[in-house]
Amino acid sequence: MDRSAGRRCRRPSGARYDAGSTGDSARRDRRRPRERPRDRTRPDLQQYRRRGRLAPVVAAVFDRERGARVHLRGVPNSRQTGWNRRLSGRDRLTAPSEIASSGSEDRPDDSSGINSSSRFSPHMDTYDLIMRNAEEVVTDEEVRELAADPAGKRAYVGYEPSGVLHLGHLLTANKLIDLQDAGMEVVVLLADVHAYLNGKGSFEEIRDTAEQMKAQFVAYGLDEDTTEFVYGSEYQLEEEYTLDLHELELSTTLNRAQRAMAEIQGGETAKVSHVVYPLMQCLDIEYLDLDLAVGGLDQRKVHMLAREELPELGYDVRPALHTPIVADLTSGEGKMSSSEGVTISMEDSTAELEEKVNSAFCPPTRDPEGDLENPVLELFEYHVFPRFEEVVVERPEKYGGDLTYEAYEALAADLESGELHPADAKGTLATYLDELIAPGREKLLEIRD
RNA sequence: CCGCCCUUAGCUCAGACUGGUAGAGCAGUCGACUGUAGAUCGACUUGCCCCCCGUUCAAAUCGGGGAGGGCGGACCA
Repeated sequence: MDRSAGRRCRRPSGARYDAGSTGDSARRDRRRPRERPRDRTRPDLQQYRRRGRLAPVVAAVFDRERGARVHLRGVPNSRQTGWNRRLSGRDRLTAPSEIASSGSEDRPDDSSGINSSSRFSPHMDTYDLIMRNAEEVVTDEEVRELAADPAGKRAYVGYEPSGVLHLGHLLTANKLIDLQDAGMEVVVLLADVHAYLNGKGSFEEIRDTAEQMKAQFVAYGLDEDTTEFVYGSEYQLEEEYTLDLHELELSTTLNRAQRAMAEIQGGETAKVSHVVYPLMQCLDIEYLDLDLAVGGLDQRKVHMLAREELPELGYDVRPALHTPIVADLTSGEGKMSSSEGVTISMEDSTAELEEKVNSAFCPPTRDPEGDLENPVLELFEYHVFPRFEEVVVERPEKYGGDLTYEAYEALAADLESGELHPADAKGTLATYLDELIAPGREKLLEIRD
């Protein structure tokens, strides 16, 4: 499905960025010396300022006066000089002793301000929160290490820009929100170059859809202040990146790269761009200075490739976290994707959403026969319960009156036992999904005016 | 550069030799049955037959040209 075609937004590109920039506007005009060291790895600070966006955190220091951890933002130099990654985001310039001396309740993730609207139960510990609804993690030990000291650690998901978010996007977005709640920094890569390589249109078109996508993510609940949105083109066209890319090309077989390409155009034979694509994904993990790569299970092969190849270039291996792929709504099999089958997206009206949920495959079991899944339960588990404290099933007296659930397990068990009828489950699912979708839907309408 | 194969319904393909303006399976839609969906049963829909030119009363079908896709050869050796 060609989402980018025929959708053109009249706004001059870039205009949005000026709107919400925070205090940088005064500095933005000040001209910096034209010549810069040629060996920069990362996008230069100027670029971030020009776009009114926060630069990556390069260090976190403990500010005694405020009694809090403070993130220093900036742009690291190349990995040979200046900041190296050991000194940047991941590293604790905050000595544990300093934190301890600042007062017992002053936990680092509280003071970072990220955690203000926590949506997870206070009993859940960081590791459990990170692992919630994760299908797989590579490796568990590495993730436990992250969980032990999540503050300032950086996680990302890369999205190929599409005009409309659907539940597949939101699944990983939920995980990002979890990670923010756990105290990590979250980077959303708006992978415009990848989209281009995948034939999604001109850079201009892709840029437009990327902006729409970003707006919808923010509407959905990724806080704009604590989430770093990065366009791939901001750094993926730089010389050093390109040279690293070529080095990867040199050491990766066609076969391997092709198998790592998750976004396959069904049945079509791969273009050269399609094998470059996953290699760039590998490099992104390094160049965005990440500590954790997040993606759907379909990203598994890329992440494994990255783990194998990054050390060859002299970079660290990062852990990966994979969310499940939700089954197709109508059949309960395979995966629900935007290109095939029924998908719920932010484009859906309440009525459309209800109709889709209503026609979903939903046997009164949590474990249907064969390889099938129960997509209705999956949506409750992956989309509803992570974002709502409790779920109320409104039921006529005739069928036993309302039911209230605080956890997915209880709801699934009731469906299994027959206490909860699938039709009632669907009704409430539609209601809650609609609530999740609503802000994004409004944003979309606003954008398209 | 040369050669071979492919292009028909949303998908996978039959039909071409022996011209008479299209078929199957799957998918989809609508009913029936279930307090959901599925399964099952019943009904229904779907087409620039890749494009252009020619032959013919008549072309998806034959001839010529072209486009797109796949594969191989050659060059490198």
